Amino acid sequence: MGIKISEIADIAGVSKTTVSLVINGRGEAYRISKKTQKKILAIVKDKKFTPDQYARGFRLKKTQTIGLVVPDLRNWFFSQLSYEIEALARKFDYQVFIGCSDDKEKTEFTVINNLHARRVDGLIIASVMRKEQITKDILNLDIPVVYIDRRVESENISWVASDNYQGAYDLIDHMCKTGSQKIGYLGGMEHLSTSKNRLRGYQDALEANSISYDSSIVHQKNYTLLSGYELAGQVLADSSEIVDGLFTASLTLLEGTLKYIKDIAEWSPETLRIGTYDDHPFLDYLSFNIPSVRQNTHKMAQSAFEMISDMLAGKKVIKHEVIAPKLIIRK
Amino acid sequence: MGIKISEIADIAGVSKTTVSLVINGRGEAYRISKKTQKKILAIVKDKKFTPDQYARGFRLKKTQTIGLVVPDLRNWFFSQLSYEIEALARKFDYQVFIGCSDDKEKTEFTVINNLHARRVDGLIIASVMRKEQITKDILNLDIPVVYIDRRVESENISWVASDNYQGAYDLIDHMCKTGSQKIGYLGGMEHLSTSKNRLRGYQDALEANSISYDSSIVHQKNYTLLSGYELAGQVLADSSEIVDGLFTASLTLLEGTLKYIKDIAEWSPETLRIGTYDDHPFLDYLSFNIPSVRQNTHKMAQSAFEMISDMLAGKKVIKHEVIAPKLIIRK
DNA sequence: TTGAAAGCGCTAACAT
DNA sequence: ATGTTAGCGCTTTCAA
Repeated sequence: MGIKISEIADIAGVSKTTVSLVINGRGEAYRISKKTQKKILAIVKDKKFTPDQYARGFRLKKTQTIGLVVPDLRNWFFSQLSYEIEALARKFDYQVFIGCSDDKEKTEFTVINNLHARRVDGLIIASVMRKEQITKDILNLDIPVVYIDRRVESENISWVASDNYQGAYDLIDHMCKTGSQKIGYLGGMEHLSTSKNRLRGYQDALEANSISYDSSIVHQKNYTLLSGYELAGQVLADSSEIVDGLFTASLTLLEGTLKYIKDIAEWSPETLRIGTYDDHPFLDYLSFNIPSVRQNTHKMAQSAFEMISDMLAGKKVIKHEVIAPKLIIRK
Repeated sequence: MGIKISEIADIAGVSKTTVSLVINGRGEAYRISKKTQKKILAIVKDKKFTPDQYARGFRLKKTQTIGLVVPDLRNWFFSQLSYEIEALARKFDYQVFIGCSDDKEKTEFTVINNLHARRVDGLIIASVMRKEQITKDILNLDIPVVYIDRRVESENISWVASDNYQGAYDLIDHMCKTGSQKIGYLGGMEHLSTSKNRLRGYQDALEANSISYDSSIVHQKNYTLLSGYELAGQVLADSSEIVDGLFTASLTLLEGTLKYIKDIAEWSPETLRIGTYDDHPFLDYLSFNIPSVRQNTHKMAQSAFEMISDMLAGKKVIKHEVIAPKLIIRK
């Protein structure tokens, strides 16, 4: 490690206290003489002294550190979100610990505990855990927590999520109104708020278009490419003569679906249209048009970071925020 | 914060020392009686005690923490890499601090210093800094550093990178051999090793195919979508009648190029073929075939993590490793 | 077989 | 206007 405050003090011929006060900009408040201040600052500069933030955190019980837990950094949506959050943190002089849960509750729990033991000041979590466990095991961690993307319906939990209901509704409504009669649904884990709301949006949009809901073409598993592959197989093997469209509830599911179609099935954009939740720049250049729902990661990150900042500043308000996504229609 | 070691000691009626020894699995070595050990362990379990890793790190001068600095998490390549590194770190009980540099030297330097002040045990960096500054300002940070992706040619610096020369060579060679005569080059910052080697690969492949190098169709700026847009504009505005192909040196540059073409120019896959460094699943489904060079992020991450693990374990070997990328030809 | 005490680098209450 | 000192939670040397 580098030079420390006591050495600066020795060189300057003053005490640690004086040095500490000066470098923390409280020289004036404590009426340290201009001369002493100058001397100290000069030495600090000369020796390139930076206070050990770790020791400082130890003493202050404030580490200027937040933990960010997401399911999978490889998922475009979460990498966008993580970038935005890290950028904000950087701006406000926080460091961010990143941890992936792979959408496993146990892993998430471990990661959170590890971060907590490293004394993060707060946590932003795109969680896969159930509300009961969160209430029992996470909330009593005595640090601010903001849930992002997947909301946790509770008066005691702050969250920011996109309007998954509306997003799915708009997309399905669009697909129905432009010719699709029978749209298969490929989704992720049922217990997540995102899943529930997207499914509700799907159902209501069907109803609004006088199409009856058919649970046999609704398949849900994980938000992964692998699941997308598998679920696409189920729907297309069982009901390919029935469905004329497919809704994938995430980009990862879309990727799996496309892979399945490419590997196994005969692809025909005329007979099988796909619409997806989440967006990606490359969707603009595909050989077929995929309408998509773009979430506002910038706003989500901003909102989550604001919430946690407020909480870190001592404001104990619980807030819920819903961010509107945008339907992207191509061609 | 939670319960601490002294409280456990009080409850057990023993000293902190004893508790510390037992929970760190050194009860046997110090011949703490089975009875005492059992008692302590029972209390630890009952109270859900986990030692404060932060305080532990303070005392031990070892935080079980590494810093990962990448240009931009939104870039697919770096999000893949980050995921892999975080997964490995998690497996070996390290936490990772993530920091983005936005490919700005000053930002990178700031981020590194912040991480160092938080006492990370080591750093993995996809760096934008020049060798001179690295030698001067980073190496004397007294912690292990491994450079990834962008290598730093020095006997004193460990790095792992993909074989950028070969990757670019293979791609350009393929394009030449399948009809392209005049391939424009869109690249990122010239001073980076990745840029230099990709450009060399491009040049040598041209030469091998008896095509003369024309610097007027070689444009380099940043590895960003924005740059891609701009550079594509330059090449296509100035030399669209000349070039029959385009090489983009990263996925971000490709994205910018596609956007430009979509926004402004007339796109014709027959007259303008594109090949790109980096890969993405969606390239399989575009309306035109883009050959690409897929880097082995898994191996790169693995190798980098092994290097830093070795260094953290006290082995001071400097290693350099080049990982082969793979040319992906479509249709 | 176990305990007392020092100390990691910093801040802040309390002296002077 | 500046210094002394205790203490954050843990590990470890030395003592008993």
